[in-house]
Amino acid sequence: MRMSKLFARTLRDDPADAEVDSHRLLVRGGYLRKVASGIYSWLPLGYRVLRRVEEIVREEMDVAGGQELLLPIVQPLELWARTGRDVAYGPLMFRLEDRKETGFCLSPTAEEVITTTVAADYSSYRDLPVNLYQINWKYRDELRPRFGLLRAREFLMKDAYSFHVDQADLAKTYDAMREAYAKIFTRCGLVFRAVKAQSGEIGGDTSQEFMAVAGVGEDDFVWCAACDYAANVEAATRQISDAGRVDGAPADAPERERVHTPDLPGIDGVAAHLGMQPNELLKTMAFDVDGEVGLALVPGDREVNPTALDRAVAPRHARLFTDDDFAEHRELPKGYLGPDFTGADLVLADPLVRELRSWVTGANETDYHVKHSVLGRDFNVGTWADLVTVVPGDPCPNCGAPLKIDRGIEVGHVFQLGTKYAEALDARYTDEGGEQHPMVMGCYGLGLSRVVAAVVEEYHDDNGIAWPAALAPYDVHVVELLGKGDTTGEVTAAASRIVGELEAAGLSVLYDDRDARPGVKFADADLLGMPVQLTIGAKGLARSIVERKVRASGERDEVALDGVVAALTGG
RNA sequence: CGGGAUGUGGCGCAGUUUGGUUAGCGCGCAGCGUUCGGGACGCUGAGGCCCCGGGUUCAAAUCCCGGCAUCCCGACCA
Repeated sequence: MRMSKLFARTLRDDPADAEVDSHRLLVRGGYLRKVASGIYSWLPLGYRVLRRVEEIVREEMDVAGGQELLLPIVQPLELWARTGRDVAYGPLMFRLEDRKETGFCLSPTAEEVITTTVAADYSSYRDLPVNLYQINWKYRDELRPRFGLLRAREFLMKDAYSFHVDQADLAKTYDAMREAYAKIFTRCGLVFRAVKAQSGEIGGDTSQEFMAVAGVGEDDFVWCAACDYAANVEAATRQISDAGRVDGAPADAPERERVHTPDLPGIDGVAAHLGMQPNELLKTMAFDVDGEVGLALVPGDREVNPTALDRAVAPRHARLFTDDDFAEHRELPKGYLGPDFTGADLVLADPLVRELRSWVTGANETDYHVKHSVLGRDFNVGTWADLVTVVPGDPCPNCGAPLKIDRGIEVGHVFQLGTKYAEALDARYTDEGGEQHPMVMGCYGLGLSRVVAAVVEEYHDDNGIAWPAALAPYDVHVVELLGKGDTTGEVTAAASRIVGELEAAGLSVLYDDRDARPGVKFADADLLGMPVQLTIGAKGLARSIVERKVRASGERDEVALDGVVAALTGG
């Protein structure tokens, strides 16, 4: 491809609205242009990268037994109503109406469509399993689109769905898909971890996220350096030890003492006021359990993990009080709640609450706290449960080693769905004995456009992008240097010949034939980031060589003019 | 949804506080010339509903009101 013809204009300045490196460099390099918030045009260079990711995904999905199909982006809302997800997704869905005012949405995912599609044609155990996937645009009207491709409202996703007779059969495909994901991300050059996850809107039991490790990621995940434990911070647990446990009320505990703490509804403020540490205060969080009021107790320096709280009350559902809830429950003094609040229907506490003999707690009265509250004497706990959000240094639930926390970009997510969708949408099969059962499903998402951004986050430097060979839009960037040294057209002739030879050898070549000064060409070559740059100029030709630079390492060497193809094809 | 900010040629910005001729600068773009191995220089030129709508005024990019868009922060931790 001749750069003089390529539809790509590089920008000298950073775009003002690009906050992260991937967004900034993809726009500067002419890979991407914004059309609206969270919506982008993929220019020729960018689209080539996206297609390369697509090909890798397609290859590995096919190896894993997937069959590619294409589902509609515009989907009837009525179908979503059958699973209740029109409500569950709420304003996250782009909605539209046709001329008859029938409701539709732009597909944020496709469980409903695929499940009804499979159910329409398959009804026997002999048909199963089947594993179907598509690579298609998805639409989510995010609360806050940001970071360019990392949280976009339109994004390219590979979504796969598998259907099985039972859980055991699902597990096989699930494992095969996990392996395929690992291969895909490895081929794309990403440093990633597979972490345990909560399933969120999709629903279901077991799920794992694939996180590309990156500082700009929006998700925290916990991992253990000593074993293979890794989990999304919401799903993470820790080893509960009985070390430091105090049972019953100590005989020598001082009496409770009420203290005035005006206008100090926060832990830190109260601790500072009393000259104590936050972990000497007991945090009492109100929550709703199907209409009942619960209290969750954790040390003042820890936070309640809403997901852990929800697990603790299963099969019921817990939701921490919001300001609105406090407004409805005037009897609960926000900021001054204590563990002995009489209006609570249940009291849960994290085992860490057993580790201190005496606590500062809220006095259940605005502007007052209480010192020397003792477990077993002044308050009691109904249920002990893991409630706190894991922090670095907590013991690994598998091996007890100190856990670490990192940030990541969620590039993939695999789920074992069970029969939720099959039941709601009537996807049943008949077994050998003539009995009917709902199909057991798995689903597997992978964000291709997000992979592109994650790769750029990992592969760039001050000068621009440095694509891994597997994703680069072109294999080689040929820079021809014109100027007064090239009065005879010798450089152009040599460059065109080399480009032709490289292309004949199967390499894709970006050929900078523009009438521009060398500095401009070098800067653009670094910005665009092809893995190998070949510089062809009069100086080199005089010695029958061209200059090679490896973009990622900056390494340079010289290649004999008649050995260029051999040098670049390793032959 | 709450808070903050911004909206001026393709890109990055100044001008707005204190209203006043033809609205500026850098990059980019076009032409000519000199240059030519890490973002050259000179001359000439094209390109602007100053986000949109209403209002105030003799006069609005500038003041007022209302929209829209974009970006950032936050959106339960008591």
